[in-house]
Amino acid sequence: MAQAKKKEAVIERRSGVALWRQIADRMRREIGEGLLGEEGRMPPEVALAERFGVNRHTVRTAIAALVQEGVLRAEQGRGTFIEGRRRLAYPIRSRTRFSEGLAGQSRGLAADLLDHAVEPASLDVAKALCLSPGAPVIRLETLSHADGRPVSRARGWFDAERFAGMAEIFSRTRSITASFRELGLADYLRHSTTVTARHAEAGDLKDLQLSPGAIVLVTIAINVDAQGQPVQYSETRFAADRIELHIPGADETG
Amino acid sequence: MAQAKKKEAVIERRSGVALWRQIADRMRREIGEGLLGEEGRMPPEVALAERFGVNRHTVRTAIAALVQEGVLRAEQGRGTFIEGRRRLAYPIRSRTRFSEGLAGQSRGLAADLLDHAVEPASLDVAKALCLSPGAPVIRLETLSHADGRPVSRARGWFDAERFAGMAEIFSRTRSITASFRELGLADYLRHSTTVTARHAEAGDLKDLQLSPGAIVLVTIAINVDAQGQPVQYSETRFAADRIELHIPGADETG
DNA sequence: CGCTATTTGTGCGTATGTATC
DNA sequence: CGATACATACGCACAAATAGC
Repeated sequence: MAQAKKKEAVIERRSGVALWRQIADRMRREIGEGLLGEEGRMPPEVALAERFGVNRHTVRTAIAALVQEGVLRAEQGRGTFIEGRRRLAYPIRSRTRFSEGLAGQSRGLAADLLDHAVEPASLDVAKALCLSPGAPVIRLETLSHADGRPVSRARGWFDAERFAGMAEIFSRTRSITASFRELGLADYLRHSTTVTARHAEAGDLKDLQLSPGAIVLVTIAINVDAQGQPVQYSETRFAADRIELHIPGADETG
Repeated sequence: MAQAKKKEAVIERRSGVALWRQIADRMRREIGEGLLGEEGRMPPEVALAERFGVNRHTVRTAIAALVQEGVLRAEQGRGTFIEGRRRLAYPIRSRTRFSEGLAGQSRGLAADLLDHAVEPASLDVAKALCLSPGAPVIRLETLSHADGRPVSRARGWFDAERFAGMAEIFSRTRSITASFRELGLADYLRHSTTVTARHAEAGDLKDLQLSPGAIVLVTIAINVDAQGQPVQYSETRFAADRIELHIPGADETG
């Protein structure tokens, strides 16, 4: 295989995605994996342009997008530097707790209550919580930050009868675990987790401060009490470029 | 009954992503979630164009992309119909086995060996397998199908000394579990799994028959033998629109 | 059979965005 | 910065296939 000056065939034309956006997406990923940028310094624009087989203007457009995102910082006359931080590892285990899981990896953990309502349970929610369809459930919409950046957007449902006042308590405690405790539930376990990935929707783009085309990791989780009774059904969207999910085996379950 | 419906502001212009691609991505997702298409039949093109606030041509371009992907099927004079199948659930548990996990959900499970080599272990691989950096390891590149569609592309590393002949045996057995057994390893356990998501790269786009902009779920896994000694380090890319990962809790571990 | 309504397929002109030089 | 080429998106018109009356 002769590789004299083989351009990397990773950037596709006529794909419906502008070259600058493909390059921006790729650079964001490689920066996140530590493959691009030595000691926080990006290669010069002409080198990047040659590598991707595009004009320097196109690379500049991609860099401008990443500067806008906060991934890069360009300094005239000096170069372009990486601003981004590492990806946080979110552990999924039997006792999955948001702040415990990220504690030690980041500072400034916080969860904000964006919205809440009492509504009749949909088929999915009713099935997950073992309630009758239409039974009243509390829905909490929350946004979580770590290191000052939004990392996840969650929608959780709770039995309105058993956990009356959940929204008010959560807005004060800012913690599901603490809210459960106030409501008399000392402990709960993760029953199951389903993971998918998709493009972020408009609302999540805004809340999670993502750019169009960004990816969210979606977890659908059911938590149960010590008797195995479901207490929470939730859908959480994680910014895929800021979070990775970690599933420990039986031997390293903490 | 042309009722002036409110345009959904989900399609963004000047975002660097073509309208037809945004529409295709959104339709693919809604079809997967059952939100679009009643009884396998899509709304007519003019209705979709009105809903997304674009020209009918633009919707047609999006539909053409999904037809190319195998998600839709268009019949002149009749309509456009959904071809897609449900998303398969891939369980991640202590004894994670590819074919066992998908058995019962799909037919025609098969794994092809695309490439293999013996190479010196990189830092990551050496660390994961508890070997010295540069120690010889076997690398297997595999592609797995279910229901006649490619679902995952994996890269696995094995200690070349302990598992000599792995590539030849795998190309015959087409199963990691069976290959391990032939090499004297009767059982192995999943030590840890890390899940991320990103845009598919050019090679995966081709192998997994995806369209540009498609998403892959990436799992980084370590398997260990009964003594806790690592036997396999692997990176698997799953087509995110065909697979979801399922992590059972302690009570439903199978 | 023809007629009509519906729906997908095609052609063409034009304006704008993207990328190169 | 302008000139050029191509992709994208729109608007309109019409052809082709299907289905129901």
